[in-house]
Amino acid sequence: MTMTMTMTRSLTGAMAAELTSLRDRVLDAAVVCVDRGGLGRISLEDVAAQASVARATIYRHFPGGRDQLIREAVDREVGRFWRDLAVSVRHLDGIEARLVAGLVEARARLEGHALLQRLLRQEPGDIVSVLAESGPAVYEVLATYLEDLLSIERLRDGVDRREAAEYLARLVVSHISVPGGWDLGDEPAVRRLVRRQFLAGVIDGIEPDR
Amino acid sequence: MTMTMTMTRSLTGAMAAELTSLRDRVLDAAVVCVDRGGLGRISLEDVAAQASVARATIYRHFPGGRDQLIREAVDREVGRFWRDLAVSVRHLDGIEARLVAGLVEARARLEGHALLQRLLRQEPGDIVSVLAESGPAVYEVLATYLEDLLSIERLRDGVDRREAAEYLARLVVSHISVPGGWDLGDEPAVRRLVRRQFLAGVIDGIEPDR
Amino acid sequence: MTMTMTMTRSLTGAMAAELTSLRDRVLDAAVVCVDRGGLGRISLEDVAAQASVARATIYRHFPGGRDQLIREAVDREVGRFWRDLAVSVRHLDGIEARLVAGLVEARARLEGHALLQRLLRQEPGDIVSVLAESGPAVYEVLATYLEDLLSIERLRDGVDRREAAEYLARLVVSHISVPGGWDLGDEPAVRRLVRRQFLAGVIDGIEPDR
Amino acid sequence: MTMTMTMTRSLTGAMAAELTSLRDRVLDAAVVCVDRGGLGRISLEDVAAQASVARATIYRHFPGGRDQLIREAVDREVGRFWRDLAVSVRHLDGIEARLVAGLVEARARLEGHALLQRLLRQEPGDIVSVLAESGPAVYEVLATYLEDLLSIERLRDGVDRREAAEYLARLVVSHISVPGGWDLGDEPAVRRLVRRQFLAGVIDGIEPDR
DNA sequence: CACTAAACGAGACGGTACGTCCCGTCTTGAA
DNA sequence: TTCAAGACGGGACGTACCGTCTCGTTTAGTG
Repeated sequence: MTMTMTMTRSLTGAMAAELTSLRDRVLDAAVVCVDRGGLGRISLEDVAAQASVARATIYRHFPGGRDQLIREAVDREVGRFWRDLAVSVRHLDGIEARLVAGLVEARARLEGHALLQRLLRQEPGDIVSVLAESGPAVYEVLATYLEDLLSIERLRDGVDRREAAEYLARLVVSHISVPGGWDLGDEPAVRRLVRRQFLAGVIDGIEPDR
Repeated sequence: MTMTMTMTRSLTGAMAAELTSLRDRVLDAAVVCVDRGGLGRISLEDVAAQASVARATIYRHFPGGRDQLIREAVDREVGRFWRDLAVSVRHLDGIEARLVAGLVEARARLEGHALLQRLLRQEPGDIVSVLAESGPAVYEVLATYLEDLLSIERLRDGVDRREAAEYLARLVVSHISVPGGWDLGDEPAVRRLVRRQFLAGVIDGIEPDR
Repeated sequence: MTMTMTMTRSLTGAMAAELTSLRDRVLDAAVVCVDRGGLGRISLEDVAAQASVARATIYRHFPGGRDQLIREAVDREVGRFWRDLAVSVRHLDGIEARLVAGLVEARARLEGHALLQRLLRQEPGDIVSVLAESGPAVYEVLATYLEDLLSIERLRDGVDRREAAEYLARLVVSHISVPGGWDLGDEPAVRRLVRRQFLAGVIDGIEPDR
Repeated sequence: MTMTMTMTRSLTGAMAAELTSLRDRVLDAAVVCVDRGGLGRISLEDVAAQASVARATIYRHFPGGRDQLIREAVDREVGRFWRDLAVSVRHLDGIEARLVAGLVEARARLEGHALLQRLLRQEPGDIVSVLAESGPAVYEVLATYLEDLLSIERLRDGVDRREAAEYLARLVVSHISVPGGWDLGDEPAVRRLVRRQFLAGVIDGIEPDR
């Protein structure tokens, strides 16, 4: 009884505003603002307005102020980026398939994602800082992920799995950050890239075809 | 007479200041300020004071204001970094030697350089943005440089020189930016890294020893 | 029984706090805060803390908020000042004696009272506003008090008692607020002042000696 | 030539804004704001808007901020009040005439002056603080002024001129601040007041008529 | 005697204003 | 002309309180 009432009431009370925590609302607003103003030109005034929140409230949840807010917003967004990427290739078998699909998908998302798109255009190089944020951290997670994938592959003689995983992580981040001469929208091309540069020296049996 | 006076006066009046162009003085001051305050916390007020220049003067030379000043300062500093690096390995023969020495040297410079050191510590990820700044640009220059080096090496069958150069450029930037598991101060280790990851698939005759 | 329990409990629960009503506790706290921060710099936050009371509670007792609280605190304190003054001269006979003693005493209290002392020092002129607060009100009470005293004195011909009382009230307030050239600590001097300026034109037989 | 151009230009450039110094414009604006919002409820935001000035500019001219601004505005206004009062009775001969006219005029001005009017209504007692502001200072100036006036009058035996001047100053300030039972608009009444209370004990030959 | 009603502590929130810092523009005067 | 010096409008920052509100707990009063 009491439980029911409590639940009902709390659900009712939350309704419009509180289904998503105030903290998240602010972070979302920050992302929106970065989206339309660039990374450096973010103003707490705007974020507060966007989140329909008093500016003071932001400081209550992010005592570090502007810096903390931006950092957390970026962290969360970057985390989401990689997490979503992992999910979107989960159904594929084998590291080759996942790398190929991952690169294609990553590029597509970057180009679709208005926010990151703007970072790319306005602050060249910041995209790197954003994706590779907290540098080692992303590499660490990514490398561990790849190491897992490698554990079910037959590696060439003398190849250390962890080392290979780190090697692949570098190439992945690099290509996602800066496409360079490769068209990451062209899957066959990406497959060639992955086989020749990423895996030829790592996986047994993959030859740098042609 | 007039010439003498002029020279004397300009030398006197300029002393430590005017030998180097006012524009450079400002850029130097900007670097100094970044050095002690971090990248985001730079103030034209401080830069002007540091350069012994009126703030208005900065706007005459950098009409784009703060943004332009920072961008140019970073550009110049990054350019210097790579240029100096190239110089420091010029006496070595062969791409392997240059890559090894270059990586070691780059890391040493980064750790020695107070400015970049601070960037590394304070704004993780910004170092990437700084070194790889104007993303494609650095890659372009670096890849072209490496392509030249490759032109005097014997490549494996089927390896495209340009593609290989870009591949190497990615690995170079990545390792300089984020050392990861490799100790770039340990030259033998770096040599193993270069031979195994960088060159084994590219240069004929280099085997991924062990 | 019940009474005993109640008393015991209330005495225990209240201890140092609840013997005096919560309302008074808040007013006391306000005075303490004014005492150490000046009149304008008072914060409900501090008052609440000082009174060991939640800020919301203050609004329950003083719906007018900050303004009402300050007003009431000042009113109470000013009322006390005059009341205590009246008490302290009650044992004296005759208006002359009471005026003299009252002036001396008033000055001494002002200089002793840490609170009003601070007002005097920090906000010159506010002391006036505090003592003569609600202007007419104090004059009214004071004049009526003095009129009573005059009713047992022999007035000069043609002197209206009420008018004389108001006249004296003005001089009293003025001298207490701003001592000016008179040392209100020197009783003989104050006596001369009272006889010459206050009473010579009012009471029959008092001559402006010397 | 040059002078003419300079003058012309400076006059042109000043035109609307600079004929009156920016500092004064801010003080004027402050007075206007006090006029419509009460003394305590003044906001630099409003003052700045009223003066068509950036808020930062106020801090440049009044580094003490809000407090200094208010203090200076009040000081200036109070100074003006007394100065204007002195001017308006300058043509009259004799202390009696000036006191009578001064009291009448002062009251009229207070009631006419929207600013002070509001102080009277909203913050009873603050009018005292405003007029008698910096307490001793006003008394000092006023007493000295009155002492001058007394120097051409025949004083009663034993009356000290300075003391009498201070005595009169007290009565003047008191009556202007708090009219009490006297209608300061009724000149004959004011004349009786002045003769009976102010001057009967001071000037030779003035009897407390009736 | 439990049960309700009120008072209270605690604290989140929207909001206003503060005082500060810095930007970008402009003016002035000296070299 | 170029520059130093500096005033100004403006925008945003981080802080401090205010006044309102909602919780959950304690305290009293009452059926």
